[in-house]
Amino acid sequence: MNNNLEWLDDLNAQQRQAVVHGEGPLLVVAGAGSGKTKTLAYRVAYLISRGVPPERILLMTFTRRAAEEMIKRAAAASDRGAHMTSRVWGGTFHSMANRILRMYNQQAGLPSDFTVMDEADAGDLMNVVRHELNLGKNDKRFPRKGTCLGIYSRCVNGCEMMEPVLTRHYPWCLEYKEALKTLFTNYVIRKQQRGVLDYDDLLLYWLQLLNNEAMAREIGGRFDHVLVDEYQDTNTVQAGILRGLRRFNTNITVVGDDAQSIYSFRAANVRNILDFPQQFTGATVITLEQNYRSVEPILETTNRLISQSRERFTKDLWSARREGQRPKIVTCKDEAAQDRFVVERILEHYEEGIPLHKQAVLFRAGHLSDSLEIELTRRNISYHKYGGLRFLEAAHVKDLISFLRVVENPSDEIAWFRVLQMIDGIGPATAGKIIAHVAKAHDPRALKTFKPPAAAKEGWADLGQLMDDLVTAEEGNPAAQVQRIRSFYDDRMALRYENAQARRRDLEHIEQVAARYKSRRQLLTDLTLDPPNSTSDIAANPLKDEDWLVLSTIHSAKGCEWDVVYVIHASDGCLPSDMATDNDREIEEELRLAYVAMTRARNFLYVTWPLRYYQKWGSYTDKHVYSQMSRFLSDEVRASCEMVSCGTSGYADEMDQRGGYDIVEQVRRQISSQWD
DNA sequence: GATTAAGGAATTTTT
DNA sequence: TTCCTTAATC
Repeated sequence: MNNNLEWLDDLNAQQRQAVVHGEGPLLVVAGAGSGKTKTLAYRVAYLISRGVPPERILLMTFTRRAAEEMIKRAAAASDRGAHMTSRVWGGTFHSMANRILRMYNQQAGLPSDFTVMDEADAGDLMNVVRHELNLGKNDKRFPRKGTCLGIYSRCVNGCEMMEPVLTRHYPWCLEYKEALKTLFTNYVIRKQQRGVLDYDDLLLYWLQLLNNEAMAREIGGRFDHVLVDEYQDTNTVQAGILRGLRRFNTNITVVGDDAQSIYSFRAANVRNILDFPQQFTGATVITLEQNYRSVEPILETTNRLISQSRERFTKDLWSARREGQRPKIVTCKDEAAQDRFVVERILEHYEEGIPLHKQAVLFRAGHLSDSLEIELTRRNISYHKYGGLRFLEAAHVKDLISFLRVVENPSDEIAWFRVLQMIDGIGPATAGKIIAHVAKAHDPRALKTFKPPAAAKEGWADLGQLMDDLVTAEEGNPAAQVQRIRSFYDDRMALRYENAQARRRDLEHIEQVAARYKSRRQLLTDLTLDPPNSTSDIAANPLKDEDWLVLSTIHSAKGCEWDVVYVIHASDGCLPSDMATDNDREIEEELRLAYVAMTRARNFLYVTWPLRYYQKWGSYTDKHVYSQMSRFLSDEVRASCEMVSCGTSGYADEMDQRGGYDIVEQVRRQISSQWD
């Protein structure tokens, strides 16, 4: 045991108190930039140094990257090596659920080779069931697959009945309540038949296991300590899992900030963190209020911003970093001016010595960076984009993965469907028959005993051969299997889709990723549960030391920080998003989102918005629209910032400088917009 | 039963 | 606009 605790000296009093907390529940309310990651990492290191076996520590975070980062810091903090910390159980709720369910699949009533569907697959399966039940056949207004899945997911994750969920979030679907119930019942049965789980099932099965006392004793008994990061973004099922895990041992540490709760669309419930002291009696509550990240003027602005929130539980943060420039709110003539402003500032800061990867551009929705990306490419500035449309959603990538999935779980019908559609002469109807046949045998080689339609003769033999090869392939070498699949698929892919060259590169990337794995199952699990969230994550690392700018959705920026942050499209309609202004609760969450974005900045913060922007599908024809500054940039917030304009001219410019353009400019805009 | 053409709807954030 | 569903044709 290591009794030298000098390494705890670089913590402040509250952080230290949290780190050395003994037995029993602990809630750490950690404001933005208050050293939350550090505290949690040090606590892990501390527990290990006190003799807790690392494999008896469960550390749950929001992303796998966050877990890895924390474990790395834990190893660096103490003199305990990585060989100790790497034994910690660390990852997302979903990946931990997967791990547990692989161990206790029998008790959970799951086949040992169950596969996990991503959201798109779940939607497809929902659609299959929907059609089989003839729902929406004579009624075009029956909710679409995405909506159905959304309703289902909200009920499951929020542990709520249909009625309140429909009333609150989907009032236009209320009349379909009974039909939806039937649909969901059949959807659940179908998943069980096929041995597939959706994301929600991972949590749900885990929770159900824990509801059994013996299992709660068994699973909870594996862990001496449970630690949870970003607790404000957990949902009711996750809170239930934690209660189940801690029925016979109350060592639990949760860390979070109610002001940064931004996942209610995934049924996250702020009440989890607010009610923690009631849920876990005798909980110690520690608040971290010193901000180490941002300079004082930025903190002043973000404090003013969040003070507009109705319900607020944490206190104002303070910073010892007194120097620094005030945030700039930049009114741009149009999107092009915004792009130009941002790029010029990026290059200026770069010249001053701030590398690109210490600068980030943040936005509400993935597509809001489209025009900036074109500008960056034109100017040869390399960037990584996080969030938005993801790599695994691309059709060709899904195709490739489907091959692996049918070998892993021959009953996985959604995967089979994709695979079979690639053969000319096989359509939905034949595919359905084949799937029933193969699922019955639970062996992909059963293709051989199915008599294909004459039109499909050609591809059929090839596919059969492929399945043979994959089933007999070397188990520990998924990269070889991917290569074999590509020999079958590459040409078909090229015939099917545009952009074959770029897509082929993606497939090569997957092969490289596969090379890092020793089992197909693990590869598949990681691809669905911890998907690479930037295309560049996938690439091997030849360009590792190259510098790149970060572009990210605000959601994906959670937990990160940069020297310079640009929040773009800070106009009403984008932030808050038009899609989320139906009620006060949604608007509050958008405000917290703006707060998360702006608190990512260490030294420089720019908030920009274009007066006019292009609305692509607003009304059939492309059209630009005049917008207004985000309602969150109130008088108080603006008073703490420097107001700048870019590309505007004349009268509007002058009014901008005085911060009083609103009325005049609005009238002018209204009048001219009529003729646009 | 597969393929293609025409018509209709929608538009965020992510494990 | 694009994506997705449905209806008509092969």
